[in-house]
This record gives sequence, structure tokens and C-alpha cells, in this order.
Amino acid sequence: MNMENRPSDPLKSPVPTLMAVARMAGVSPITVSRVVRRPDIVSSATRLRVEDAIRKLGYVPNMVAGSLASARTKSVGVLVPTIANSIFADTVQGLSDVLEPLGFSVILAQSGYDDRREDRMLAALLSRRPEAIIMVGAPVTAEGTEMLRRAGIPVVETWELPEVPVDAAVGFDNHDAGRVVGRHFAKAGRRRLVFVGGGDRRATQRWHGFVEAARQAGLAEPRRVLIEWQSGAGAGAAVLTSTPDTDAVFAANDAYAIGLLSALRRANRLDPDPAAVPQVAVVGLGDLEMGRLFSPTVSTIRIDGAAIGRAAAELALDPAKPRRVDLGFALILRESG
Amino acid sequence: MNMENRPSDPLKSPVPTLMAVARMAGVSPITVSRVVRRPDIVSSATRLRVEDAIRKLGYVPNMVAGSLASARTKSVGVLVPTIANSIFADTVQGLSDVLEPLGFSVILAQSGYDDRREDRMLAALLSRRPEAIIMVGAPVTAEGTEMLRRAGIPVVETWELPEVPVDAAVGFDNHDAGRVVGRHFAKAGRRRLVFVGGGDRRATQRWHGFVEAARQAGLAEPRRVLIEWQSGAGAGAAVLTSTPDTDAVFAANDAYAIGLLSALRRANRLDPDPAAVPQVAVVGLGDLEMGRLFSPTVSTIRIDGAAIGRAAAELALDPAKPRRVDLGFALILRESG
DNA sequence: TGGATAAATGATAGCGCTATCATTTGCGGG
DNA sequence: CCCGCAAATGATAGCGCTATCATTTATCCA
Repeated sequence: MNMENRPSDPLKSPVPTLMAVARMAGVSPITVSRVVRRPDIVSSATRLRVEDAIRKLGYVPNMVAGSLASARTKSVGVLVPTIANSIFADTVQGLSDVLEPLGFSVILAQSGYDDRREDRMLAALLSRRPEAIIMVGAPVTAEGTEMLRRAGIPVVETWELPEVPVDAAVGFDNHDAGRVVGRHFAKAGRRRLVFVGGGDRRATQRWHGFVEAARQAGLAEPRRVLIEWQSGAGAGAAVLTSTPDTDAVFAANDAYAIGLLSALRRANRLDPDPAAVPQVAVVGLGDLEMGRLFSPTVSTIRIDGAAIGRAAAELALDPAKPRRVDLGFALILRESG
Repeated sequence: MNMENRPSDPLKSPVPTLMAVARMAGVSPITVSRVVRRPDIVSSATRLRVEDAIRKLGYVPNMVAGSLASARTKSVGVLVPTIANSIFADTVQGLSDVLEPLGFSVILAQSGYDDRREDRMLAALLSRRPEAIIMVGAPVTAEGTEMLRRAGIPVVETWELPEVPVDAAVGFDNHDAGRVVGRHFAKAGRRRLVFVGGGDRRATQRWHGFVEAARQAGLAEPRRVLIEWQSGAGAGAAVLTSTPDTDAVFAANDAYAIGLLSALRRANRLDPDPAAVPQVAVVGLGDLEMGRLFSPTVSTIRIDGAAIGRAAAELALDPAKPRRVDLGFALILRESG
């Protein structure tokens, strides 16, 4: 239908190069380059002439060529398990907010919690020669770790604090988060503890901390409901059917916690008064805004995902910064437990 | 602390080039290039030798150089208002799912609903010579449109269906969505309608449709509560304070709808029985999972963000595909209205 | 007014690959 | 046993920029 609006024919109007601008302005190519990158060192007369030519031709610098010549890509590779999870989306937002004003682009890749895919994505990212890599978690495989090490660029692991990161890490102690929740449940007199979450390393660390706290409090071994990639509703159903007798649940993220609370309501196991002591205590992780809006309001381990992203960007850009930053977490107790 | 784990010293072990691999394997550079890109046309003997050298050196192809030489970057530029909004995160997820298996990388940029920033980000994206641009919405400024047109690459606008897209568009009719909700409210006997949302074009189209339906039903002009960048809770508070007498609200997204319902609950204007006819009917847009878990369950205009992303990726890669795809929407009535 | 210094501009080479064509090698049939 | 063709490999050039040095032009004071 709209022929006249299709992208312009590449033969009719080839994308102009720096050379074309130079010819039009009657200067050498390098001068055009300078006008684009360091306008301050060009006399205003020629600068105006060049800027005019740039405008007339609609010149957009070719950063691919520029990157090759200068060995600077002004890009950062970002690897997340999935972006369709507001918890990581906040982190990507946070790091973008730091990187974009500095002229860095974000190359985004998703591993889908899949080890092979993670390695493939890391290789794909590295082939674009980013100036740094920021990822959620530490590389899962030895090959991935080795690739990153060889790349010779800053690598920031987030949402986790490995003893020995490849290069740098910013996040919190997942094990400790689990322990804090377990201890809280024990103090509140809860007896039959359950953990719902994925099987990735961060979730597993939380699980271990949770178990440790239960053990120290003399409670029976908590149970673990493993779910992969499931929705909040799926998590809720899974807990209710596989561990119906529980009285306290630590959910690996707030979406699961809300799903569980919703399932409890449907099963009529939620007190009509949200302020009452709940039959089943539920604590999530992440502190989604939704958790504050839900009824009962959701207790949670608060993590500032955006702050993690911002800090990660700063570590990525400045190798002089401390290489291990613990941003901590906070147990926020609300109505749900 | 962990000196030995810092990225390897660039002087000690320079990142190996294709040339280095060629020398090690005793072949010409172009043969290495072929082993990487078209292993089928290399004899298995030399291929094995080259692959061995690649492994030994830990060679990762430099796609920046490759892109410059081949004029193919295998990348797609993606521009969203913000990624920290699950509605768009789903779209990014969807398009990534199509693009990544094909070897394309996603370069992500955020406009923050800011016109100037949108143009800056478009320029930044185009300077990396992506093979296509996928964006939420149509370019806001004439300059942005012109840049995109000149780039001579596929451009897919999403979440919106302009009459005359720069190149292609996939989404739904926002105006119609507003009309459907307005009509629904009118039929349900609601009289004082309110719209909450941002001031961007898509929200405005919904608003216009909403007004049109109200007018046709003989209702008083709906009121519009403009909020920029606010949280769900902020949206809820804004509606309650500025239009306390409303009996039906169309929220521009489910997060706002949930925020409003939560505020209504706090103001004691929510019937304890979620199945009862609500004092204030609320309809959102997007169909977040949270909306199904909330009590009352949230009525909404269902949009499949991931499907939009997938379709956009397909249009971006295949210029032969139809250039205007209406994925539609559905009014899902639940407890909230 | 000359000469030293700074400011402005340019010439040259090369970043690490791939497109394109040229050459060599392998191989079956006349 | 050599020709012709396909398969395999290589030589050359260049993608569009920027780093680096060289050169020219303006500037200022002795």
C-alpha cells in the first residue's frame, strides 16, 4: 500500500559516508570526523560548513567502522535469564540509565536459565567486542568463565556475590537472605516450612540458608517445591497441592508469593481480615510494587534491582572501583507474614 | 583482593585475531573465515586443523570487523519507552525469542517517553547500522521519521497502527480499545467516567476513543487524569483525589488499575465480596498475570505483548510480509468491572 | 617584524575481517 | 594419460572510519 514510504531505495540514495560529507564541505575526511567527535578543536567556520553538509546529506556516522578503527565499541553486553521478569527489567533499566548518557549502547541477551544458551549468548556478545559484560549471576559453566576471562574486559556479576568473581560482582548474599527468612519464621512459631523457587544457583543459595536457619531452630527439614519458569499462579498451585500442610512459605520472588496468596484465598485459607495473623505465612523476594498493593500486603526480602544495575554499570566502567559490592537486602514484614 | 582473577592483561595475551588462527593452522585467513561461517565448504581435514587452532587460542570472531567488511551487522535496534514495565518487557522478550536463534543481537535503547531522547536514541541505534529497527510506537518527531526513512532498513512500529507507517506496523487500534471500554461502561449503566494514563500518543488515542463512546452514549464528557511515569499507587491516589465521584475508570495499563483498586480498598470503597457489582468499575489494559491474581480480579483489555514482539521481528526480517498487522485486543471482563 | 608557539588541518596507514575473482588440486571418463 | 569440471584454497582489495604524525596557518610577544 504505502510504496512511497518504504525505506528508501539503497541504490537511489546510498547511505552517505564521512567521505561524502568531506567532499561536500571541501575538507579532508579527518576533519569531518573531528567535527563529529571533538567539535571544540575545529574552527567554527569549517565546523559550520561541515555541520551544514552533515545536515544536508543526513549523515549518520557509521559506528561499526569507527569502532574497528578506534578499538572502542562504546557498548556493553548485558546477559539476563529473562527480561520478562520485572525484577531483572529493573536492573537493566538501572544500568541503562547510567550507560546511555555516557554514549554506551546496551546489547541485550537472554539465557533463559539454560546453560548452553548462556554460553552461546556470551560468545555472541563477546564477538561484538563490548567494553564490558554485565550479567545476572555468575557464569554457569567453566567454558563461559574462561571466555569471559580471556576477553580481557570488565565483567560484572549481579544478584549474587561469588567468593571469587571473574572480575567484579554487585548484589547481596542469597544464602543470608534465606537464613533471615527461616529465622523469622522460626521466631514467629512456624513449624512446617516450605521453599518455592527455581533450581538456579541463586535460588539454591537461598534454599540452603533457609534450611540452615530451620535446622538451627530445631525445626523439621523444610520442603522445597521446585518450579521452573512458572507463573505466579503456577507456583501457588504447586505449593498448595504438593505441601498442603505448610504454615510458612518463602517464595523465591514476589510474583510467586502473590500467586500463592491468591491460591490460598481461593482455597479459603486466607483470613478475611488481612491484618490477622495468617494461617500460612508467606514471604517473597524483590519487593515488587504489586506486593504493597496486594491484600494482604506481601512481606518480602527487599532488593533494589535498579540500584544493582546502576552499581554494576559503574563497576563496569571503572576498574578502579571496589570489585565486590554488597548492596544488602532488608526483610520487610507486612501482613502476609 | 583477587588479582589473579582480574581480566587477563591485554599485553600478555592479546585477543587473538583470525590471522593468528590462520598462522597457527597453516592456512590463509580466508579459510579460517570460511571455517567459522561456512564449515561445509571446507575439507574436513583443514577444518579440523583450523577448529583446533581456534580452540587452542580461544579465538572469538570479531564481528565488528566482519560487519564492516560484509555490510551485515546481524543486529536489530529496539527502542522502548522503558523496559521496567512488564508490558514492553514481554514484547522485547517476544522479539528476542525470534531474533536470537537466527543469530541476531538486540541493541536496546529507552526513550523514557521523552521526544528528544527518542531522537538521540534513534540516532545512536542507527549509527550501529542495525539491519532493522523495532520500536514501541511510531517516531514522535519529524526528524526521527526522516532519519528512519533515510536509513533504508525495515522499521517496525508496534503497539500502535499508524495509517501510514514509516515502513511497517504491528499492534492494535488504541482508539478502538478506548471506545470498547467506554461503550462497556455505558451499557453497564456507569455515568461518571474517568480515564487515567500518560500523555503519549497511544494513551491519547485510547482517551479519544473513550470520549467518543461516552458521547455517543449520551454521557457527560469523561474526565482525564494525566499522570506521567507514576507508579500504580500514584495512579490510584491521583484518581481518588482528583475525581472522587467517579463510578468507572479506564486505566491505561493494568498496573494503574491495580493501584486504583488498592486505593479504593484502602478508602473502604471496595465491597468485601469481590463478586459483587463494584461501586467503581475499573478496567485496565495489558492483561498482566497480576490482574488475574488480584482480588477483585481485574477486567482488562487483553494485549499479547509477546506476540506483538514476535510478529514485529518477523516483519523486520522479511520485507515481503504484509506491512500492517492488526493483532487486535479483547475486552476481558472480570470482577473489577 | 621575525620567530617561536599554538591552533587548525591534512596525509598516511591500518583496524580485522569478507567479497570477489584467481588459482590450484582432485577426480572421473574418453 | 590427459582433458575438463568441480571442489578446495588463496591473493587482492577494500569496508568507513580513526590514530598518529606531519604540515600549514594564525597568534603573540620580543
